[in-house]
Amino acid sequence: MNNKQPVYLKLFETIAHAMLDGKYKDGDLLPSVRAFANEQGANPLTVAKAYQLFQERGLVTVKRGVGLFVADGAVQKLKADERQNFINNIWPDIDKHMRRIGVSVADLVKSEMH
Amino acid sequence: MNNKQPVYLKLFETIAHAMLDGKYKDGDLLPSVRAFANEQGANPLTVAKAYQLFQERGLVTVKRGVGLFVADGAVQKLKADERQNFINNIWPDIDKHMRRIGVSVADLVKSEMH
DNA sequence: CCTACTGTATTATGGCACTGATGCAGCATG
DNA sequence: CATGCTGCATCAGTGCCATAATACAGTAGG
Repeated sequence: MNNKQPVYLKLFETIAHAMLDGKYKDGDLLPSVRAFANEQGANPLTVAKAYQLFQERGLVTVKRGVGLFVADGAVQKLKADERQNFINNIWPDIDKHMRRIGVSVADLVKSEMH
Repeated sequence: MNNKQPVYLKLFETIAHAMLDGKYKDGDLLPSVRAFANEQGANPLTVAKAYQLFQERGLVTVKRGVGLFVADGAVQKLKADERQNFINNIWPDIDKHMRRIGVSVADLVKSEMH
């Protein structure tokens, strides 16, 4: 599987999932770099690199010396962006792969029923 | 996207797709390491590394000095393995992600209609 | 037999991404 | 102002990947 995913991307996903699941809302203070690093058993710089991805996407506002806060409308924006990316970029490839190996959507719906 | 995929894995996929699409059938001779390398603009050893993956999965039989042949039942086996892997390992993660970002299967079927 | 083609093993090298240790800069609080 | 927290920049180490130059082993065909 894709278990070789870099740590900083895993951390990014962890935070993103928390935001999408409603654990962090707009204006909330995210865990500090060191605190989150200690909690996850990772290096502070690796966490910082993950947080930097949120900055580049305008999802957090940085208050140096204080911490990182979830930006206004960030949760909704994140969700919308992920939807766009999934539908336009990810799903087409999945669809191609499914056709190739002979798996239909109906098969998948069926496999969820147990 | 996952465009950073190593070359040898891309080559593996290229061959696998060709097999699944019926371009190479059981008993067929695969392109030689050097020929395929030249055709794809890759290094012969990188191609060899890709071919080695097929060996490890028992999908090709090696005739040293002659070439690599698609093993008996390899195409069907490959397809079955890919189906298994997709349904058991890949799809559950996709499903989780879809639920998180609020995308349903119905949305995707609709997006294919244009 | 000899040539030309197969796959493969060896070793070395450069590049790149990930990770890690240290130190510095900014802010809040008592 | 001093302490302790923030984020962040710089530098070095590590491992995987790709490439390269050879060299070797096996086979088919003239």
